[in-house]
Amino acid sequence: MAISEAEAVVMDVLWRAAPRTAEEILAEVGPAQSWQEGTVKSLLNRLLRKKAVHAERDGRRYLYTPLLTREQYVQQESKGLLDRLFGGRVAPLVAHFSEQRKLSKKDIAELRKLLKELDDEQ
Amino acid sequence: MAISEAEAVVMDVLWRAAPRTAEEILAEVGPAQSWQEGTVKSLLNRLLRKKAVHAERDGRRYLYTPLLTREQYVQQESKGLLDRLFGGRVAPLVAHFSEQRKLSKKDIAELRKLLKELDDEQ
DNA sequence: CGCGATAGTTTACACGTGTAAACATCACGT
DNA sequence: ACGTGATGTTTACACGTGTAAACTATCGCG
Repeated sequence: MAISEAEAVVMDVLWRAAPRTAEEILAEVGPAQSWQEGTVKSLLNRLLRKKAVHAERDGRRYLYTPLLTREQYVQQESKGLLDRLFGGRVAPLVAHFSEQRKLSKKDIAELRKLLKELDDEQ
Repeated sequence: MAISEAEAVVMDVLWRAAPRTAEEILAEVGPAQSWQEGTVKSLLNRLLRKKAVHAERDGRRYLYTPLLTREQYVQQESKGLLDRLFGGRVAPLVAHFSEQRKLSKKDIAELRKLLKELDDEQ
């Protein structure tokens, strides 16, 4: 089953560095999210059930490691959106942002570079 | 409140042509989705509560018109994804698809054209 | 004028999600 | 050996969602 938004926040911590204990995760995410301890633990358990993380005992606690990679997650999420809204193609999406004037100079520069590179590797 | 995926399917019908009756919507979407009549009616009611569509009486039935535009919806959805996964910037998203080899020749051609146009309008 | 077809409104129900509190377990220090 | 603090596990609960069935109102036909 797909992982939810709150669950993804926990995954994000693990993607930045793993393995981690529940306590460390709470410390990193609690303040910003104003989550209580129980919340993080619930989310970790759901992620375990979904096989998105692995837990290895370390004395009295567990060390959590991501099984689902960030790449996989990003892939699923963005493909979903692309398919639902842009017929599965990237150009229309970029066009959309372009029309909305949501392309920064930096974006444009990077896109140019990207296309150039695609060119070079023929 | 945000509209859900099933609700978006109904909106899609209305975005293609409006106003429409519940019956017409069912006819267009029922087969593909294998939805029953009640399902479409529930979704329409939720969309009404969310002020995403407007209903105008026409004899014994209603004609439904979208209030939320497709542009607005696409904007919300794609901005959400972009912010959550790519730091709110477009180039990293395109880079992601590029790495995954998900850019078709057509995509690349269109992106080139797009950048060129951005150039032209200085 | 009453009945059936037609359209809309209300209610239902299981499941996921956000958010935790309550409960269980167990290693340590006294 | 026992209480206490640290951890993890179970249970809870309201709300949204997918999916409809049940109910209600109404118009036109016989």
